[in-house]
Amino acid sequence: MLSDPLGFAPHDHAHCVQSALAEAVRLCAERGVQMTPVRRRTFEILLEEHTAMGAYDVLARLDAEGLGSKPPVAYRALAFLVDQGFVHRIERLNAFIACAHPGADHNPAFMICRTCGTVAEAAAGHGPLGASAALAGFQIEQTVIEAEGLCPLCQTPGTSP
Amino acid sequence: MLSDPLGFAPHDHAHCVQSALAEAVRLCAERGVQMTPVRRRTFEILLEEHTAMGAYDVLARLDAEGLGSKPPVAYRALAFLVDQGFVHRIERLNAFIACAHPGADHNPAFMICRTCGTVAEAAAGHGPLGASAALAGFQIEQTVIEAEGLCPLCQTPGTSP
DNA sequence: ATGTTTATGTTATAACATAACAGAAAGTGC
DNA sequence: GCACTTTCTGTTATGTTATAACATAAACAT
Repeated sequence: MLSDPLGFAPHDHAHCVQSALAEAVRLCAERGVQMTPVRRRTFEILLEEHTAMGAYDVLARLDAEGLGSKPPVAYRALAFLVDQGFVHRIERLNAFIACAHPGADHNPAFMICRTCGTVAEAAAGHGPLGASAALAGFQIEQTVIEAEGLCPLCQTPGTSP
Repeated sequence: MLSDPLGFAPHDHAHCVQSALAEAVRLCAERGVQMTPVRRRTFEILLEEHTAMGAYDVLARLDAEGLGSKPPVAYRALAFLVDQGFVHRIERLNAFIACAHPGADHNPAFMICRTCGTVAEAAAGHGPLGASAALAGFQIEQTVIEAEGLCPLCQTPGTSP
C-alpha cells in the first residue's frame, strides 16, 4: 500500500505527506537552501491535496493562513519547490503537483484523467525523443511528457472518484 | 531539401507553405468542414512564420489585415486548425505552430530550442507512457511530448540563427 | 423560402504570470 | 556583537493568455 508507482491506487496518504516533507527538509539542509515557512506550507498544501492545483488555488490557501496574499508569494514558493524537484509543473493544466518521488532521478511523465482530474506520475527517460534528438543533434535539457485520457475508475461510468 | 523530418535543417519553404495549404484545403473538403478566410489566413501566417507563435501574435497579424481584432477570432481559428491536425499547440510555450506533416498519423513530439526559440517536430508514439499507462489501466487519448534544450546551431556559441 | 447549422463580431471578464522595488531576516566574516 | 552580503518576503502594478456569453451573419439542407 505504501508503494504506488502508478498513482491511481489508494495509498497511505498521511504517511506519504510526512515522509515527503521530511525528505524535502533533509534535502534542503543538504543543499544549503532554506525551507522557509511559506515554502514548507506550500509544499504541505500540495502534498495534502494530492492533486494538481493552480497557483491561485495554492495562494488562496496561503492567504487563509496569513502566509501571503499576493501572486508573487505563491509563484515564488512554487518556483523554489519546482527547482528543488519537490513539485512538478503540469503544463497541460497550468498547475502544480507534489512530486511522488522527491529526491529521485527526475524526468517524470504524467497521466491526467480528463474526467476526474487525477494526475499520476510515472517514470520516464527522455522518452522517444532521445533517439530523434540525437539524430537531429538536439541537446535535451528537460522534457515535458503528459498524457491525457481516462483513469481506470473513470472508464467505467458511474464510478468517478 | 524537401524532406526535413527533423526540422533544424534548411528547406524549400515556399514549397512547404503551398503544399501544406493545398493539403489542408483538400482535407477540409474531404471532411466536410469549411476552410474559411480567417482560418486559411491563420494557417498561412503560421506556415509563413514557420515558428511557434502566440495567439495574440497571430491576432495582431489578422488585425493588420482586417480579418479580426478580438481574441476569440484568433482562438477560434486556432482551435479549428488544431482540431483538424493542421496546427499543434506547444504547451510549454503557450504557442501554436503549423504542422510539419498535415494529414499524417499524429502524435507529434517537439524539440524546443531555449536560445533561438526554434521548434522542430518529430514523430512519436505515445512515448514511454504507453507501457506505464497500460500497466496502470490508464486509457491514453492524447499525449504532450516536448523537449527543451539547445538546437545544433545554438550549441556552438555565436552561431545562433 | 424557411429553418438549421456553422461561423463571425463584440463585450466583458477570467485565469495565469511576472517586473520592479522596498523592507525584513538569515547567514558571513571579522 | 557589528557591519556586510545574500536571500527571502511584501506589495504595487501590470502584462499575458484564454474563454463565457450573446448578437449577427453566412452557408447548407429540404
